[in-house]
Amino acid sequence: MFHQLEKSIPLEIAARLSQQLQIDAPVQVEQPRDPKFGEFALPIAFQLARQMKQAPKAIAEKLVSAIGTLPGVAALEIAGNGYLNVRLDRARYLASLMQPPAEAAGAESGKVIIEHTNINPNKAAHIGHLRNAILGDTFARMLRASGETVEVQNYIDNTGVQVADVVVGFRYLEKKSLAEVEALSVAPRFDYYCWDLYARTSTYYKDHPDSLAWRAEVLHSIEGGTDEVSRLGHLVADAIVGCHLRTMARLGIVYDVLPRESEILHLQFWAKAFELLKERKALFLETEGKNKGCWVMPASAFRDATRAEEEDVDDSKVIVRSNGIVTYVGKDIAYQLWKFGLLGKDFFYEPLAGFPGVMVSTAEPQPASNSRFGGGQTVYNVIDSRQSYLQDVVVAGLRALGYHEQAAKSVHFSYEMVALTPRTCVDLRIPISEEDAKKAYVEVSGRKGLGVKADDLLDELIATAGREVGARHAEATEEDRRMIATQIAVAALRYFMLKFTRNTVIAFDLQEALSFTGETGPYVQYSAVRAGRILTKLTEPLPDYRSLSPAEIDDIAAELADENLWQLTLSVSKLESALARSIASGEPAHLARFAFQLAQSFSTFYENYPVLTEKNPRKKLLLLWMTDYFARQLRRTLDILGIPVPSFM
RNA sequence: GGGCGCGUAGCUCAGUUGGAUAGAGCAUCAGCCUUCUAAGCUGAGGGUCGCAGGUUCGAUCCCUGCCGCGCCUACCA
Repeated sequence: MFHQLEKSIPLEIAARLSQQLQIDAPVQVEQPRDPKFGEFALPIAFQLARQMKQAPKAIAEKLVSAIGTLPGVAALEIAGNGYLNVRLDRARYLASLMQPPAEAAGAESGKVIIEHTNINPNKAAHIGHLRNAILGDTFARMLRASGETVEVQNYIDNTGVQVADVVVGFRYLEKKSLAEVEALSVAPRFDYYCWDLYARTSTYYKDHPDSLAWRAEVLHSIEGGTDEVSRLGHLVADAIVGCHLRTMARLGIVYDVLPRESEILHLQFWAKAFELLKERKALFLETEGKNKGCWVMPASAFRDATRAEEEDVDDSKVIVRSNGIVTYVGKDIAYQLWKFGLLGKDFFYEPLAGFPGVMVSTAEPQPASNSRFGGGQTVYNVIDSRQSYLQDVVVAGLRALGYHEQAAKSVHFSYEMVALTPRTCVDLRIPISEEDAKKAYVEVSGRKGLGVKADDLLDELIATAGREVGARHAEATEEDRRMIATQIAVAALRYFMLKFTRNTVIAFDLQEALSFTGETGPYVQYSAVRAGRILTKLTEPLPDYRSLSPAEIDDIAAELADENLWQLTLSVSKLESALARSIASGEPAHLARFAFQLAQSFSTFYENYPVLTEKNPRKKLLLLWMTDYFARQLRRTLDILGIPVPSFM
């Protein structure tokens, strides 16, 4: 409701200024620093001061008389040195909250595709991957909550170097047969096994550079053939994908479709994209220098063109290597074209065994494959900021093909890495150098096997939450306590990953992440649980506020003369506004912060206004409604953040 | 060298695209459970918004130059 007024009031004022004073200026709206100034502040007089060459205050006076009275607005005041402050009609506002008008169906805009998670299927997921998946999943929920059609894709690089390295480990270091690896792959924690093996293989390469030939050989087999090595690669990748999906499912994160790199290859996606790129002369065959024999994209395509010419260094990007094998970026261009429906090719799809509702790409035509994926109007790629250079190249590919509109709607939803504090490294017995110990944070490394595994972190969070639940609810069943502890752990983890804005490097601190007090997910959950508790304890049924007459609502609204109650009511009604802002800025952190503020507001309400014991019936009607409103808004906000609401805490 | 980003309270971070007296959590200190659950609440202390210029009615925010830090700058991704 607040959001609607936030949009409609400036428009209405702009219309009147245009009509009455022939002033055509965009009317900005702000929230006053001090709530006592009213609900909206308009700095319009300052904007006009220059061109009208008058003092802002004098202008403000003219504006006020020209604007007249506005529906739903109790007063329009001049404050400070020229602010126009809007005070809402509290009774009208309350009526609109208690009896909301039917929502107009949002304009049908095209499908939004969000690609996230995208973990190399060769080892267990770690905290860095969690940031990616939680950001992507939450943003998808935010868009859906605001009425968008969203498709979530998790790209599987099952034919890449990282998978090849684990295959090398199994085949050459451990000399395991396909059958032996198969047995391992169905055992618990296969992803942990591969985590260690991948680190060992990386170390082995370092000590025996000649062994890199194994990687090339395995990579070649995986990309092309159907031999035993290739089957080993698929076995590893498929098993690890299963591990990742199970890990993410613990956090409520699911996917619509898993496009795989193996299908990009077998269905000739790259060949098609290559054709298009060559046709448009977006790529050229380098004939000299370090990139001789490669198909490259000139730097001018994705860098500041004015500079590229004066530099003699060759920083064009290799797309096809001199041995004819395409790079990841090349495949990514093809994939990006497909996402926008521009490639002229599609995958075949089949249900992913063991994961209901999830489809996976396949190269085999399917009898009943009518699932339509891809063809989005806007595409968000949730990828860490270190890959911004490569994302620029991908977008440059679209532009080079003339798809400027799609290039503009191709968003690199970037985020900074998750590093570890030195203290946490010590806690987890992760060896670090003396040099690293002095830094604020230490970067994790999959190749070195350094990092915090997602499942370990979740297990630890659940154990910690379990102790807290046990201390408070000894009477609850073991099963209930376990469930509540899990919900609290999910809240703690999701909120922790969301509270930082995207371009902040998270220095992950275990003790901080394990905290459930202060600005945390569990704090917000606690508010929701308490709000629900009051309603549960209510002996009579909740009044039907929708059927109240205008006079009855006016009567209740008289209680909103209490400034604190009014401010609380206002703050609860700002969810849609916060959601819209959060989407516009591309910062889920803003919605997370709103959730925290909403919970704080509820705590204030809870402390200061005993609901059930309220003697004044009119006031009790308002307090009960507010409790229910708080409960609904807290639940909805948490739902958008992917955080469950426990039945007790 | 070039590109991108960062620098705000002791620590970790917000700051709604240039607006009124710069906020929150943690930590510290002092209080609050016979009352809808204390994972909570109230209060206190804590700031040269990295430095120096500039733009204007107004700058933490925009521009320029410094200083410090991080990431990227592969025929890895």
